[in-house]
Order: sequence, then C-alpha cells, then structure tokens
Amino acid sequence: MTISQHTQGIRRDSALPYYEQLKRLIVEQIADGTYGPGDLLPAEWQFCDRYGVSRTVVRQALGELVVEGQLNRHRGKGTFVSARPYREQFIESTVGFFEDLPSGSETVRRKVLSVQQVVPPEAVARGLDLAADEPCVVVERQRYVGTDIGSYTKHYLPTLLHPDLMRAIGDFDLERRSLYVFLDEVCGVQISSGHRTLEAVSNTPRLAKLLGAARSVPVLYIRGVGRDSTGRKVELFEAWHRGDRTQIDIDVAGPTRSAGIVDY
Amino acid sequence: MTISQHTQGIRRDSALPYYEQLKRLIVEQIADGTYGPGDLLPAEWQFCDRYGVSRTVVRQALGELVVEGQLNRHRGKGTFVSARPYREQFIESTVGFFEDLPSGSETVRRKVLSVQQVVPPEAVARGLDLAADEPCVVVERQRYVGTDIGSYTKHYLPTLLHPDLMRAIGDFDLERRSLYVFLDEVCGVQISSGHRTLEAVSNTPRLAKLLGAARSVPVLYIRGVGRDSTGRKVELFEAWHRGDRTQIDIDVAGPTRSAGIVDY
DNA sequence: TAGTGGTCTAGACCACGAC
DNA sequence: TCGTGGTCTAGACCACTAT
Repeated sequence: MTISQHTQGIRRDSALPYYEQLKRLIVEQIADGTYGPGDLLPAEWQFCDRYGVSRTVVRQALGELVVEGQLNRHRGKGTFVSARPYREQFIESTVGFFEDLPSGSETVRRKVLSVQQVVPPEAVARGLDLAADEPCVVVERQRYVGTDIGSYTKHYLPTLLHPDLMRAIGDFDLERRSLYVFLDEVCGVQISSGHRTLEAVSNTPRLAKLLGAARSVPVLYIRGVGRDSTGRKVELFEAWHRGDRTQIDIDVAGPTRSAGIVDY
Repeated sequence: MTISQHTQGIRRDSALPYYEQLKRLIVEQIADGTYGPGDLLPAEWQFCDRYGVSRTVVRQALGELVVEGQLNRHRGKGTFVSARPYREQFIESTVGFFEDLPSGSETVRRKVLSVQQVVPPEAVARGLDLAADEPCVVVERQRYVGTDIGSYTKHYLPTLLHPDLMRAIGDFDLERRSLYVFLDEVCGVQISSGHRTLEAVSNTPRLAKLLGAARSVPVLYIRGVGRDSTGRKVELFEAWHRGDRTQIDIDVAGPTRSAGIVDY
C-alpha cells in the first residue's frame, strides 16, 4: 500500500502511537476552528483513507476524545464536536473553581486584612492535627476579581512550617501571589491533596460588609484542609464567597470518584 | 470452532454485547470475592480461551473497567483488581455528599412530582449532546431525609437510553430506589464520570415552597451531567438543596486535582 | 527468555438514522 | 435504501517486566 503524504499526517516513525497522533491532529483542528462546536466530523472510513490507518486506530482516537468530552457520537448519524469548546474545558481542569472572570482577563488580587500569630481555637488545632498550644499564623484576606470583592478568607498555617513564619509572610507579596506559591517557594511545601466542605449559608451584616455586597446576596461557605505529599496537614481555611460571583466546577473523574455523586 | 460451556458464560443470543456480558461477569466475581483487591486477573488470552471470544472483546471489557476504576493494568505484569474494594467505592460514591443524616439512620425517600416526555429546551439538548428535537424524559422530585425535604430536583434522561423509557420509569419504584439504580438495572448504564457546577443562590417563593422551608433559608443550586464509561452523556440534572440541611464534602485526590483547588 | 499488555491490520456483519 | 457508528474476528508485531 502506498502512503499518501499530507501537510499534517501521521508519522510512521514517530514514537507516538498512530491513534495518539490522530487525537492530537483532531484536537488541533478543533482548537484552530477547522471544526467548530456542534460540527459533524468526517466519517470513520474517511479518517482511515485520509491518514492511511485502520479503523481500529481511528476508533481508538475518537473513543478517547469522546471519553475526554471533546466529541460525541451517534449511531447512524455521525461524530460531532462537543458544544463546549476545548479551551473552556482546559480552564475547568486547571482552575476548577472560579469567581466570574468577567472578560476573561480580569486580574485576581488579594487584600491582606491581618496577619497574626495565635494559639488557634481548639477546633482548628484538632483540624490541623496540632498539639494543644501549638501556635498558628492566621491570615485574613479579601480576594478581588477586577474591582469587586469575590470572597473573604481566613487561613491557618502551623508555625512549624517555617523557622520564622511571621517574618516570611511579611516578606512575601501575598496580594499578588497566591498562598500556595508562598507555601511552595518559601516553605517547600506542595499541597497535593485535601478536603473541602461546602455549604450555602445566610448572609449577615458583618459578612455583607466584608464581601462588599448587599444583605440579599447569598453566601457560599467553604472549609478546607490541605495536605502535603506525605499526608501531613499543612493548612486549614475558611472562605466566604459571594454567591452571585462564585461558581464551583467539579469534574468527577472516572476512577477517582472523589466527589459529587449523590444517589438522587 | 467449538464453544465451551460454562456455568457462567457469554450468551451468543443475548441482546447485550459480549464485552458488556464479560464486564458484568468480572464485576460479579470481584463482588463475590472470587477476585479480591490487588489480585492479579487472568491474562487476556485466558479470557479469550475461557469465554470463546476475541481479544478485542476482552480488551474492551477490561478497558471500560479500568476507566471505571475497578481494574488497573500494567504492561508486562498483568491486570489487577483495584486496591479499593468494590463495596467501598459504592459507599463513597453515594456519600461524598449528604443532607444532614441526623442520627445516621434516617431514611432517604423521594417524592415524584411529575414524569413527562418533552423536547428539552435548547440548553439542555446542548448539555446532553442531543440532536434538536430529540426527546427527553423529565423527572421532578423532592428528596426527603427523615420527614423534611432536603432538595428539589429535575432530571433529564434521553429517551435513547431505553426503547420505552416512560413506561420503564413508571414501572420502577423511584421513591425508594435511586435514579442511578434505575439507570443501571433497567437501562444497563453506569455513570462513571461527570461534572458538577455549584452555586449559592437566592431563595424565591416558589423554591421555598418546593423545599418546604422559610424564605430566609439559603439555597444551594447544583447542575450536573453524568457520563457512562464510554463518555456518552446519559443524564443532566438541576438540584436545589436546602442550605440549612445540605453539606457537600469533596476529597481532592492527589494527582487528579479534579476540583476545589483555588489559588487563594 | 517467556509472558504480559499495547498497538495495529483488514476484513466482516449488524442496528440505527436519514431519505 | 444507504451511510453511519457498534461490535467482532483472527491474526500480527512490539515494548515492558520478571526470572
């Protein structure tokens, strides 16, 4: 069989399997607009012809893209590009959680309200698996998206993380850089797992003020802990988000099944 | 070729595809302890021999079980039952999210408000990757924990899932058994991944009534889609939960980072 | 070296959807 | 009726793991 040449074809000498190369070609063509959301893709046999591969290869490529949510197939009709475009999906998987980024380019800023060293309330100490009287640093901040407040947060960090945690935090630009960057770069700690609890709660005068919102705005309350790769708890936080500006996206991945399945 | 007989074999005359039958056989054997967590499964060619099917069939069955998290494969070593046993996975998938189960033994009940076949709004059709005019069945329910309403839900199921979905739903005890049991047992569909979006929203007179709660009670709104192991979208839902009775727990697993990481 | 899963070929027949 | 994806066969060669 002769192998036809195309500007973008499948390389027989590549280390990548054919189906993987084909996947990337298709993803590229979705990204560059060759195929738009909702468009009908060529039939499977056309991919076979065009790229000189067997139907197995084409089906594996398309099948994985279906599992990844990029495509959907209907017997007797064809294979279609999913309504939701690729880029949006990318945002989801890396952010997973966002406060209405109005024009997509709005900057996230944070205002530090206070940084204090305290002996935490007993509930916090227990939540962080700390010995009694073990001190923590509490950071209170407001998080802005654009010019509006999105949330008010309270983070507890064990002083164990750093020989002089108070000073280290003071030296760090927490307004422009995330707390997780601080933990990583300054304390050498990477959050690799954790737990979150979410609730819708009533607004209060104090919260309304901290969130720069009317009393009528609903509030989303989140408590969480983060663990490093050894499983040690390294942060505990509480966050109150403006309901009208916050939306949480959760991908319930196949095998992990980590959250969000209710037995409705 | 002669076809060997086994007490539990693959029926050539079944409506179910061979790989689906094989999947169920394997799941059964995991459930009944024939294969325990961490156990090495027979090699692919052994499944081919034992059940008289081609390797394609075996690989599709095993592949979907890997996507569903039941198995994991390692080139050169073999196919293993996932460390997390089946039952636990079931529990996790149903808990993860709960409406205050006061004494831990309160019963979950559901009241079906309506079941209708409709051509869904365009947004729902797009959300489910359905062709325009493709009908859906809409199920509206209230979910009770004990004697109080916990949530009001609206589920959309494509009629494609079953030759007579309306009748099948009518014949099923949706008040005592979950919709996911219905999808599994009646439609042969297992939800293996999905997506959720959560928001705190304002209460309204209509919602307050549907939730049996005062206007002052905050409301948690959840939209979601579920996919089967091939990635096909099989359900879409909207749920409004009483904020004072609902709490969502999310485990953010190590590498997946599927949800809940904000760059505070 | 032997056994495993990973990839691939070149066919086949079927069920479903659109016409 | 025809084109689509869904399922299936019976091979093949390769890369990786264990011994």
